[in-house]
Amino acid sequence: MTPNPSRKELSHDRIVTAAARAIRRGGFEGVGVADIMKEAGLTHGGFYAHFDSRNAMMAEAMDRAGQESAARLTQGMALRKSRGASDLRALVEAYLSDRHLEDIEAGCPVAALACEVPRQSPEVQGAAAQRVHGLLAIMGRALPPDAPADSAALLASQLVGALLLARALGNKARGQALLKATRRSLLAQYDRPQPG
Amino acid sequence: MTPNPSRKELSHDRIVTAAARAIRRGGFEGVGVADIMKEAGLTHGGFYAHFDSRNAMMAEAMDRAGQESAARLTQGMALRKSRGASDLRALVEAYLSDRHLEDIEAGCPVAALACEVPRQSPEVQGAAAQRVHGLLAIMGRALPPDAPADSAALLASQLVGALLLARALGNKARGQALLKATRRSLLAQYDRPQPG
DNA sequence: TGTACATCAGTGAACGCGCGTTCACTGATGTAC
DNA sequence: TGTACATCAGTGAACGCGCGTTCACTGATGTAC
Repeated sequence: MTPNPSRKELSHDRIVTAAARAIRRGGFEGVGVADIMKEAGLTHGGFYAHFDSRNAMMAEAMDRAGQESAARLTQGMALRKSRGASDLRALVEAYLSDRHLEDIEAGCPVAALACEVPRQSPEVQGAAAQRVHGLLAIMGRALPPDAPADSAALLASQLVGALLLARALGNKARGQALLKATRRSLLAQYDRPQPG
Repeated sequence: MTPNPSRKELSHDRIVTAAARAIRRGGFEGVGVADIMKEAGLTHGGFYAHFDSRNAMMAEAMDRAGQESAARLTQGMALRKSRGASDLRALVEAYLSDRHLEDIEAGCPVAALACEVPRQSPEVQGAAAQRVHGLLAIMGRALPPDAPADSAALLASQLVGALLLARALGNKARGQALLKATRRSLLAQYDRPQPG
């Protein structure tokens, strides 16, 4: 945000913050303009002074969600690294944490929304593609420098897929068990020497 | 279906078939009762003679989609095995094929719908959980008998995650590249000896 | 510091539209004799 | 085989509702003098 935000900029920011949570909670199609404005302490009529369309807002919200969740992930990793975990272990344990399983609305927007992306407008799809690349970059930074070129894509798939499956089980205990199993085999796999 | 299907049973079947494609194409919230009935060659008024509610129909459609896509996957694997691929390679290459990337509406319903599941009614969530377990069973059958217990969960995560990320990139060429990268590193990983 | 005025963020009623669901009715199917 | 009737799958109009979007208006903010 601008250093000296105007009243309008502050409102805009509140709307986007509310929307970033709302889309992860309810999906792109699950929450309405009026709900988001209400959550931001405004009425729905003012919406189009801030955005060209609902889609434009969702694209901004997707960006915001990515920033928020990346910050949260970095924080979770830092905590685990301070306790002696490697970069990779910190990433795996933070991303596949029980907290991330449950707290969808503050979590990774790619995991929360990936399967809806192919049905979205070009602007939202663009924002989503950025988020996927952001995720790949985070993976790359956590992997050892000598890891094979494609490792980041595989690791991202593993993490996102495991979180999605755990959530899709629709049962907290089973979801946590699946996460735990995935953490175990994932870390075991990366502890073995990487090929050429 | 029943051996001697009545007219109504035939209609029911056409509706569920249409719905199984529709939900994968448009998401649970993306297609309406009227659209599905039209696709089945009927008018929307007759819908509630077949289902208690829209949700009940979606649960049936989820089941059907799972059956269809499992059959298609088995077929794809058989083709690859007939050309000399191992069970595991056949699975990875069939699931992460360019065709599966694009043909969402005939593909794996877990990949198409996973992130919408936490927002669905209990009946739909139940059907979705069944699909996840079905997927895990397929993984288990393709893995070597001495694979560690948690391998199926990890493999399912890898496959579903990769397909979702590739689709979320919103760009065919980039999606295919990500799939290819994932197939490569995945197969390389499983070619190495498994730990204890 | 105080007054007059222009700007502008936000309000709330209204719009058209599509949705899930209901229901009185139609016309075809199939049974009884 | 033919007729009369009951059953039942499917039709299409109608309902209430919530949504995205528009717009005339209000009241607060801030500038000019």
